[in-house]
Amino acid sequence: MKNSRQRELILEYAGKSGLHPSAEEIHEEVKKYGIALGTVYRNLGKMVSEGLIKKLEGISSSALYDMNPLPHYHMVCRQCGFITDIPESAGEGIIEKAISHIGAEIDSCNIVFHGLCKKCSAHNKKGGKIL
Amino acid sequence: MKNSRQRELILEYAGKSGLHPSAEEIHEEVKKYGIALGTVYRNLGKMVSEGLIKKLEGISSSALYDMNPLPHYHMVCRQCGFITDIPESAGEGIIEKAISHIGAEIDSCNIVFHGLCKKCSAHNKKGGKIL
DNA sequence: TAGATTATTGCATTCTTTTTTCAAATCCTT
DNA sequence: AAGGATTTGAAAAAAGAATGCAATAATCTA
Repeated sequence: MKNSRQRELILEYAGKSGLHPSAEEIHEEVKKYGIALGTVYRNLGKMVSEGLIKKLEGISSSALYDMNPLPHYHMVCRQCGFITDIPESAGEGIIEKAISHIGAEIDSCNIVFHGLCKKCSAHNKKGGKIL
Repeated sequence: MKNSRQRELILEYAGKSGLHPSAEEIHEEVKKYGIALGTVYRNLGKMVSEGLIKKLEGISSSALYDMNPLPHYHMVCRQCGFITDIPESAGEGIIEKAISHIGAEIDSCNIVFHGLCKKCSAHNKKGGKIL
């Protein structure tokens, strides 16, 4: 993969810690440098296929991109939609358990948790609301 | 929700045991009765919003529909793409574990396993190949 | 059961997200 | 700096999904 100013800018924004931006959101940030949406998609696709980043499908209506290619899970806040990373250790033993339940060859899994992010949780308690 | 011949046909095909068809696949089957693709989408959407069926996003590039609205998980075969249901019990304790790991309020999760379905597993062994 | 009422349908269109096309620009090697 | 390979921007196309509308079908009411 050849370097390009565009790819650097895309990585720079997309990689801001904790973010899981969509292609649109990334484009929103980098279009001020004249970077086209197609270029954003192309670069993200290339980075995904080289294992530099990961694509998260099924969380939002559009694909989200995760700058952390190491195994981990996610939690989606049911109130604000924010995505929190969950360490891989939270799923320890799940594969073995599933194998013992169905006797098939399972080698990995993807988990999406649903709950309340810290911010919404704190906010709700402060307001006296329990949702 | 009012009855309709179309919805019955859609349910009938989509509900064939073990299937997790996409809207396109369902339409492919029912269009011989003159049912339009838009009608398939509308009906699926309605059934999902009434909790009769579930929509599976994140497995395929297009949404798949699951006739079993009760909680359970799925395994996608890495060889043939077939989707196998995995009982909810396979994920027992995962929520509690995740909570203890990150201290957030988590109330549900969706798990997609990846592995080999029984058919592919048997086929590979017969052929002497280990993939 | 006739007529009114309401929901659903088919078709075509629209919308959203993603991919592709292609000439021009950029990057890298030498 | 030249040359070939890759990447880009802009626009068009593709793919998946949702929607508006007039016509049709299902249900309700009397």
